[in-house]
Amino acid sequence: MRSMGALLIGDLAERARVPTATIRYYESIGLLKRASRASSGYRRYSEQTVEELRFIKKAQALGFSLDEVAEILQLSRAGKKPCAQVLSLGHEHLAAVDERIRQLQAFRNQLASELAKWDQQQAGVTCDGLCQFIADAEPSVSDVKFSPETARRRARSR
Amino acid sequence: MRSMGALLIGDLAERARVPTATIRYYESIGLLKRASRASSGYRRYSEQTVEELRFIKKAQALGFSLDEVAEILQLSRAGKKPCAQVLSLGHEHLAAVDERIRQLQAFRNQLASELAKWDQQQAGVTCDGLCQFIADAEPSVSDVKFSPETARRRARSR
DNA sequence: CTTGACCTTCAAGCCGACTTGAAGGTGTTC
DNA sequence: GAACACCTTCAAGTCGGCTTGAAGGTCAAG
Repeated sequence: MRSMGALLIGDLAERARVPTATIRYYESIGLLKRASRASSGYRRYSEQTVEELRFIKKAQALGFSLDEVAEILQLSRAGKKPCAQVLSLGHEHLAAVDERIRQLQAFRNQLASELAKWDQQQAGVTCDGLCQFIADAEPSVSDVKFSPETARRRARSR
Repeated sequence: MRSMGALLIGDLAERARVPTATIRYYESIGLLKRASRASSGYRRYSEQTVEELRFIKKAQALGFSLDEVAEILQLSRAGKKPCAQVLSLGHEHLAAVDERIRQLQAFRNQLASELAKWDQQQAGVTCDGLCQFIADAEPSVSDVKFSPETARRRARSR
């Protein structure tokens, strides 16, 4: 008989819709704090962890890296008044997100205008050698980087 | 004395602004065809390869994966006409990017409004347990997935 | 004839966020 | 007491797109 609110990892997984392996992984990288154990060695969780996992998923879904989420969670758990730091982290991230949106939009416009050009010419296209569409793309496209990884790393390196 | 137009890998790298290691890598994955060799074993390239590399960088900058670029190049070399495919691939990418921008903007707005709330309350906030910022986020966020990887895989799996 | 810049190959490492697998312990039910 | 689902740990694999390193060959200049 399970005492009230004591979830096994599988229950937690089901509640939060996250694979058990992922939960252990999160613990291993310090994202979740070490779970208390039953005498069997099984991890025991409370509803609070369900909430934490849901938060993690939210933050992730919105583009935060696990490192960033970890930072926020650390601060939150530190109890005292991490709020100021959370706040500044939030502002920092807002700036990063704005920058990322700006980049993506630049990329989008490039792509859209290339596509518009392509759509018009579509009639008499002969593709000998390289595809004309891409070959004819404005040289400036190469300057605009469409790279999620780059954006993430740039965000992290700040 | 170098015969006309015969570039060494370093020259090609400089011309196309791509590291030599990357050029070899591209050859290794079949993106570039195997270069002819001098008696020394050195790879020899022509201007055409400079063009191909520039093509690759453009396509990449337009959001195509190397696999997709490879596919396009294969078709081109086979004498077929990849343009229609490129076109549809391009539209697909555009849609994906638009979606991502939309999601990011939704997040930005949410983050901004959470931050605004936070900035106001600054005084009496007690961060017991989870940070308010965490707890207060709208549940709907977790439904929308912002995941560059997902987008890429979606593109690849088609 | 040596220096040093270039080239060669193959192997392994890196990033983030997991996933998978092997080998074994636990706990409930028939 | 056996079946079976669940739990444990640790190691290694995955993905894309490179980068880095080691160990060695080539070649023009001084």
